[in-house]
Amino acid sequence: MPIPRPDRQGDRVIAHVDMDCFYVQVEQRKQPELRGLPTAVVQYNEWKGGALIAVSYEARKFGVKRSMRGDEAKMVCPSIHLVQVPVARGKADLNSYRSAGSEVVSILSARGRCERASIDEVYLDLTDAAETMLSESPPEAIEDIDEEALKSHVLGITGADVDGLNNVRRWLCQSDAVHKDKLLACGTIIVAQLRDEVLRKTEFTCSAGIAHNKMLAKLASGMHKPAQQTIVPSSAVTNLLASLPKQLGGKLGSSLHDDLGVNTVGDLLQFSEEKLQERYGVNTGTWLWNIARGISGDEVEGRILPKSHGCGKTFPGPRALKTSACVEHWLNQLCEELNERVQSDSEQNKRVANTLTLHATAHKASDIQLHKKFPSKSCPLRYGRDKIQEDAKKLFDSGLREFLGSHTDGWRVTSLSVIASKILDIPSGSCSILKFFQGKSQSITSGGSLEDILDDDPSCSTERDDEHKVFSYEECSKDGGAPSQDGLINTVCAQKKSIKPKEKGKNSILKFFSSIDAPAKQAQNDTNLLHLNILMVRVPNCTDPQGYDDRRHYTHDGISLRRLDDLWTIRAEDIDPSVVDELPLEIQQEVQGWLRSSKRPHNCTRRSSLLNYFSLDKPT
DNA sequence: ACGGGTTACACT
DNA sequence: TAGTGTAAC
Repeated sequence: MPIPRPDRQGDRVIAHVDMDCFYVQVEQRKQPELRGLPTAVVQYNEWKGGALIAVSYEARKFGVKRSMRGDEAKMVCPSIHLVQVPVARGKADLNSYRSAGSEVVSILSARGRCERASIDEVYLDLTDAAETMLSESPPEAIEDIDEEALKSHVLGITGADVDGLNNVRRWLCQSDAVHKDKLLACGTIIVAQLRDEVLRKTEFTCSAGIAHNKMLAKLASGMHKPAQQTIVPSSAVTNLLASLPKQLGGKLGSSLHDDLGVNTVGDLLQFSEEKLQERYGVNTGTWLWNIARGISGDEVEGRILPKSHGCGKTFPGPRALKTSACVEHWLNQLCEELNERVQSDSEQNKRVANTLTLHATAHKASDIQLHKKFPSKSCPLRYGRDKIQEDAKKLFDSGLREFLGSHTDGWRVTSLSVIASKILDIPSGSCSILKFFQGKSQSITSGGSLEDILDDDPSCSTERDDEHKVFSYEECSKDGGAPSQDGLINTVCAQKKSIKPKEKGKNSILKFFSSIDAPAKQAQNDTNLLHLNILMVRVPNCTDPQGYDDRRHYTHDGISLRRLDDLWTIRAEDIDPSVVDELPLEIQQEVQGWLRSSKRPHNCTRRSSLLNYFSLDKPT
């Protein structure tokens, strides 16, 4: 990991905010009579009372643990209230928790860069806000400091005090403190305010850690729960890490134990960076060395939306799926939910998922052990419930064939999941194709035919094939082409045999894609009249955030026009290979490359003309 | 028969 | 790359 801002390594103000037993709080807000009572959230309850996924602090006092089943919790805490996770389509429905998480994020993201680390955790980079506060109204100038801030736990503060708050007050207001500590003091106040605002606006409590980097902030947020905050001045770091009795977890943890006899973070200190690198590689090695010293350069990523959406369900033991009809049924349920989620994501956040992945675990009836793993499979994601279901089924079938090999007799599937990933922003220049044509004439809305309008378009050439009247636009401009606002659309080529000399100008389709920004809500029946024969290549510009310089990286990516509500694109896998022959020679080779690199989930037997993709059914 | 369902990321 | 594995909540 490169260290991003060497100048600001140890004096950033980073907060980690962690919601207290979040699912429980969400349910308690729904049912306020449960507040203050021992409560747990369980998922399903047919088997041993369901699995606990969140436990209130009242219930924890009874010894209720997250790893228990509902029945077990009832044993140790007979008065516990068990609330079930909502179920939709036969599976757990976490949407209420997701949106509750979003409520919180929208409050927490107000004062600095915000990273949504999980459904109930965020990191904040409050450096700038703290600097501002320090110069404009430092803590020492504030008369009545927020009580929530005074209740903070500042690691390393010594000396007893009558009410316990004065020490904190003194620390916050130290005028002779080093700059770093003053910044942390400002961070303390800011976070206290934020947590207070979260409580007022959402009724949720949370805990927080405030430190100079993510790792320490995270460590601190868990130290005093619930509803408290902990500050880690850099002077406290050494003691903090040394005092951690915690075994290092995970595979890496046990490997450290086995190889070097390292059990705790403190044990790591004795090893040189080179030694650690030699065992665990340069990356992990330096990482370990730094972690042992409380150093972490990880930036708070400005990301409040998830990078992927997944839906899964397990089918343990006797519930395992044994027929493809069963698999198909559950796949359909999962895909239906996934479709809803990607659909609303695209509407709310103007972005699209590009990859569909299927995951499964399965066992063969024959050899009880040595079960080969079910391979995960992925393909381009096409929007629309039916398409997602269709593709997921194909992915499963292909995975199953590979899994089974020769003997196809018996199998059991014990888990299924579908994931939508590679989510990219919709370039702001993209917009409804209808809007484009509406821009040319009012007659669409007043009943006029699209066909008439297209006929009038000088940059459009017309011809007929067996079934359609085809309107073609041509705009071939590699690299030199007018870039859209975001630089995303660099090349558009359209084609069907002979084409009129292109007329660049205000009516070109390229212009359309780069200029129109308002989505056309009123998608009408007109859409099935559109039979444009267009190939379009979306190439992100060179300064794109992912940092690729080589444009070829993108040529696999979004090709052509696929329709998604207010965005139309067609992707390589949707292109009928036969039309490629008709492309200008200089582009043919390139397009062939894209086609090769783009996998379809099925045998390429379907005769899918490019034309068809402009007359798809509307998304409900 | 597994804490389940999700997410993210490093590695190859 | 697509696919695997690990880890965390």
